Amino acid sequence: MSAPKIQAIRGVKDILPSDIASWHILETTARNLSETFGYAEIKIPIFEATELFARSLGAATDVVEKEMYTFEDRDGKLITLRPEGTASVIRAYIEHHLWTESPLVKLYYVGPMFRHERPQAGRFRQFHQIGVEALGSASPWLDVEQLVLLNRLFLALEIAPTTLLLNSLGCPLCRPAYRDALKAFLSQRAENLCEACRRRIDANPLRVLDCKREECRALTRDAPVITGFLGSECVEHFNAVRAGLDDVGVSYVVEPRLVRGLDYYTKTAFEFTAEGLGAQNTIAAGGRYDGLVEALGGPPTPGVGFALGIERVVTLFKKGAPTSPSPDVFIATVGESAKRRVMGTLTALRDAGIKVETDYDQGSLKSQMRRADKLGARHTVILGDDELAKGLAVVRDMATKSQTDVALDGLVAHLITLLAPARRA
RNA sequence: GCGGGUGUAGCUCAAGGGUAGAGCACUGGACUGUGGCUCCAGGGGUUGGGGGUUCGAAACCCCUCACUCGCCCCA
Repeated sequence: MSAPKIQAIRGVKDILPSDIASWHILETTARNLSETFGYAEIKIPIFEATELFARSLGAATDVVEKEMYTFEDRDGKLITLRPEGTASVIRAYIEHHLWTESPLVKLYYVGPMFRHERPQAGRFRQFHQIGVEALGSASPWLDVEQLVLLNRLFLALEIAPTTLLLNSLGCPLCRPAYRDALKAFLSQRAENLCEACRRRIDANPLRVLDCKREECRALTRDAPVITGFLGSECVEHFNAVRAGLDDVGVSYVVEPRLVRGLDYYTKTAFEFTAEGLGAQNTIAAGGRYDGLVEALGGPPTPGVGFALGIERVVTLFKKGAPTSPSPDVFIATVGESAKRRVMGTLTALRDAGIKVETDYDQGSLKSQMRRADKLGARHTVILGDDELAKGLAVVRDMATKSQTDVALDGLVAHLITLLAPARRA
């Protein structure tokens, strides 16, 4: 009776049937849209060699330093539960020489990710992402295309309002100069920055711009901005993305402080945010990563991609979707011989594609009727000893309350014709 | 890893030292084999766990666990 209860691991959630409809709507909408935009699904492994993530995300990244679920395999090799999907997609791209199939490869994936963080609103240790990646083209049109895809997804789901934040992080050619300038600026004001930011000056100066403390924000208000340091190629790219968005009519806010947490991003960086999610208000984020494929051992290949947090988007669904499917027919039974007959009848109806339920424990007829009503059954078949003796069953229309006697032999056929009009609709 | 908040019935929550309650849900009855509405009744709790204070603790104190929100960081 009182065996120790086992709970789900911290930060890991069950997605119960009452929530599943929103998940389905989001997933199917995203899949359809992705395919309309020319992206094909790829299924990537849940775990990979630890090395893959260390190299792709950046060894000094928080994710790699302290958030990965890493364990030793039986042969001693280090394995990590994937904290994100891009690394795997690129690994697969390289491993299967996907560039030989087409100069441009457009992929999407759906599935769980794992990060050992402290859970809070909108943040879990196992969470789910839908990710999209385009490999093989440096065209800003792809950046635009993916932003349009996200924009259309949120429109279709009626998630409003969302804000698109856009920035350019430059490339290995122009970023160092900016980094130095920013460092110099911050160092002069170090004593007035918060403790965390003082540490960041050397470790990751861009992050200081992201600090939420008012004092830090005030101090960095006129800090040098990346856009002032971009080389001509990066400027052109950034302008092209903005022009593309303008052409399509997708609005955005240029946010020079927008910084991505993972090292591999270049040029375009973006983030969609929404209200009503608590502190974690980013619902999708991504950008360009032109050096990543090469860094992982592939041919020099530009790429763009984003990931969307399913849990976060799902919580924005205000519309209550129907939870469990209502049966077409409910079978109520009275008496022993009727009870013995149920399984056969259930099976015959199900073979005909009719959704049937029954009360397996055969409560009182009243409670069975109540259950039929609660489940939303359109018809209830009453199988009682009295009817069986006469070779009949009673079919009750739950809405009109009208009942008809039906011969047992013809019961399935009768129900099929009864339900036919609705199934066509 | 660091802070704040909360743990009472399946769910949402009352009771702020003196007999653990309500609503919803569930089961049964009124209606002996017929759903929704109404009314009545019933089942269900070591008040997260452990220790302490007290004649007496759900309540006060300590520890612990869980959940939750936030920081760091991220989807």
